[in-house]
Amino acid sequence: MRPKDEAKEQLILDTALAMIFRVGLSGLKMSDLAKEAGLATGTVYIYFKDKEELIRRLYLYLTRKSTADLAAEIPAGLPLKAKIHALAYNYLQICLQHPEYDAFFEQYYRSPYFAETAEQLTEETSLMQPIVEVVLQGQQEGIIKNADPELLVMLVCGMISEAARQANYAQRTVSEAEWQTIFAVLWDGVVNYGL
Amino acid sequence: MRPKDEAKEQLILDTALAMIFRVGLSGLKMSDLAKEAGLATGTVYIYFKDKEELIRRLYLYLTRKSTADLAAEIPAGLPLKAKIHALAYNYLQICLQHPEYDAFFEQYYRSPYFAETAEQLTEETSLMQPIVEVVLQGQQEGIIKNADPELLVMLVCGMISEAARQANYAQRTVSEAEWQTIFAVLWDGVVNYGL
Amino acid sequence: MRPKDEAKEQLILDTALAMIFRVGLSGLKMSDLAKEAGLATGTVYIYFKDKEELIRRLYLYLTRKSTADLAAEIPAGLPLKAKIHALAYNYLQICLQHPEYDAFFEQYYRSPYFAETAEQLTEETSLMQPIVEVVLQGQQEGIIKNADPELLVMLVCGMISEAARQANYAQRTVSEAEWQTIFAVLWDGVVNYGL
Amino acid sequence: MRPKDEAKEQLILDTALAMIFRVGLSGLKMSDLAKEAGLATGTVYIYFKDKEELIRRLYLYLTRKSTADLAAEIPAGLPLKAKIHALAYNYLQICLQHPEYDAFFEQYYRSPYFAETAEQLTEETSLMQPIVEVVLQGQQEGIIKNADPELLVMLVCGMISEAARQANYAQRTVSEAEWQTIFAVLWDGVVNYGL
DNA sequence: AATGAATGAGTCTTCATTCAT
DNA sequence: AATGAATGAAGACTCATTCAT
Repeated sequence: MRPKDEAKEQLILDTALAMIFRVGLSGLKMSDLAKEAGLATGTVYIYFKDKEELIRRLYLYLTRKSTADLAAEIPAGLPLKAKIHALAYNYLQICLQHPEYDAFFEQYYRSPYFAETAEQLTEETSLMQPIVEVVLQGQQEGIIKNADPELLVMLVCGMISEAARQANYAQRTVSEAEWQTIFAVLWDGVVNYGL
Repeated sequence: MRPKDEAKEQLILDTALAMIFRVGLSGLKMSDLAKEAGLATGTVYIYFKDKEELIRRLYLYLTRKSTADLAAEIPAGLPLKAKIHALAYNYLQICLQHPEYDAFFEQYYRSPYFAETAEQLTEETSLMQPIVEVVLQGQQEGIIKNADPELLVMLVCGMISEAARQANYAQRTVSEAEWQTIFAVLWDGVVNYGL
Repeated sequence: MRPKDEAKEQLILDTALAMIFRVGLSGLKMSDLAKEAGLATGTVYIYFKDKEELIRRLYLYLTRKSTADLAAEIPAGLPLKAKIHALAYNYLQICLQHPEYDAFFEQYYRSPYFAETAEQLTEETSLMQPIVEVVLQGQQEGIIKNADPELLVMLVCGMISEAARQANYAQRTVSEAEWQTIFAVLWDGVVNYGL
Repeated sequence: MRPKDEAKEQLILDTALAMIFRVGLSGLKMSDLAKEAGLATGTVYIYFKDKEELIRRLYLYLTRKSTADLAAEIPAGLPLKAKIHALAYNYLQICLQHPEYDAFFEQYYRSPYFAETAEQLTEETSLMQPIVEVVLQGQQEGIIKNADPELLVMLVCGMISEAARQANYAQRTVSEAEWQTIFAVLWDGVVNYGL
């Protein structure tokens, strides 16, 4: 007998993500998913109890994946501005290269599948933690505005993800010139000019 | 069929919007909608050909409504900074007070109902037009960064809507202090410090 | 609009009963039931929330119906032996003419649908009540054995229903001669010969 | 495929019987059965071609087993009344101690698995043969009513099995006093009082 | 125009059976 | 022979839409 294939579970999750990006969360049909993954319908149910569990596991998987993607790139010994530049650029690239992530999260939060548990909340908060650290450092150095670090991060993320989202909607990418503007706005916005 | 009762059509749209905020776009059932609006199922079909038309009309209605909400408040003779402050504050309030708008748009764009037509795009672009005008003015005065005005507006809107969205998720509002921070960041970000 | 038809509910129950007799409780398919009743599948779900409710309502309906069938025939002023003869004969006829009842009850009790509630139990006990009364009368007259009346009734019913069941299995009826034997056995069995 | 392991086949049959008593014939799932028997699903299919054959073999097995159980106890040299008493008591005990038998048979006869073949009919008739012999003997001695012996046996079995069934439903047993009543009724019923 | 019962195509899910190991 | 993952046909149930009143 074939052993319960670890890769098959991953295949199902990845296929589901790709399909949700195309047809929407509510447009995802279990039988279509199976077909696109090259499996029989019933096989999906071996790995996931039902559609709800599939969606929830996909959420957890993506949450962890994004955290990892971001954390992996935190540059250590750079000066603050370069560090933030790297982080912001990295975040933009993730948003651009993985529009499925954003698409999924947006739909998940508005869907009946989403029943926010404490555990999940915790996990999500930690996603931004490494970045908040950098902001705190900047505040101690007197470079960054003296405001709630989480709020500052939120604003910056809002800018970047909005820019990426619009680019994705329009099937474009973000040009070098645009990135210059984006970084100028976020840096000037965040920096302490009140000296 | 031209509906006799204009108010009934409005009632259906408003009820649909409220329900979509609660149960999601895919959770909206025509029979539930009718019941909640105090009508029979068939009656909804007198005013709207099918669910798709209902959703599309709701989209158009909301697009116009947000434009109006924003435009209504454009202060004429104020100095630039005060004008932008007023516009931004107004936008934040709309985002906070009408989370249903955001919820609907987010879901609509990802849904099968959304097939971007030229007409719709045009309409949407115009939504931001009055604000873009203000930015152009600021650039002519040399106060605002010399970059694509649409991009600047997009970044600012991204910040504000992200802040409002997080507040709404957490069932909070945005405090005065937070607003101070938000405006400081957006103003500093947008202003031309490169002189 | 058509009013929610009372007769349609009855039609569904009767069709279900007939089909269960033919194909068994587990062989009953909601879509087949609808087709045989001349309805669309969804229509069945207007009258019955799900298959479980359908089965439970059928059970209640049959319980009441059998009670009524039996009670309707209780002969008032006859002498005891004639009364019991009439009751027993009546019971045999019901068993013979409505093998579906027995078939349904047998299957229901063994099925997952059956979760014995107090209310249902009460109702069922009352089914035998009128007959128990007659036995009590016979005991007071010293004619019938001095034993638990419910047990006596149970034994008699066991005989009769077994005879009817075998006849039905074999697609026969019960001949006059057989009935003579059956009644002789039950009467002799029940009568107080210990004098 | 001739099974190597005779005991495994028996294990499957016994497990199936126990499960059918618990979850019903239609509630029996091949994978559950395998799990409960401590086997893999596929293994069951080595011993039984499909579910239908499993059920049919279970039926044959039980038919033989009940016959054996009953026959084993036929007391040889006793006087007629004692013989019948022993047989009836034995039958009651079987019904009480093996409610699974009754449960299975009831469900089997009503199920799609049951397609009455001649072979099966023959086998079943023979089940009652030894008892019918005793009745014939009683009739020759003039003690037992002069009626169709099979009918008489059927009536007696109906009484006893009904009493046992009710006791089992109620999770009770049959008390000594109740047995006295049962035997009195069946004996008086069967005996030739017409002298 | 209004009603809500009726319709049936479309989905999710189960489970008997097969088959690669 | 034994295993249990894989299969997919079949069945319960939903819900957008229609239509008789």
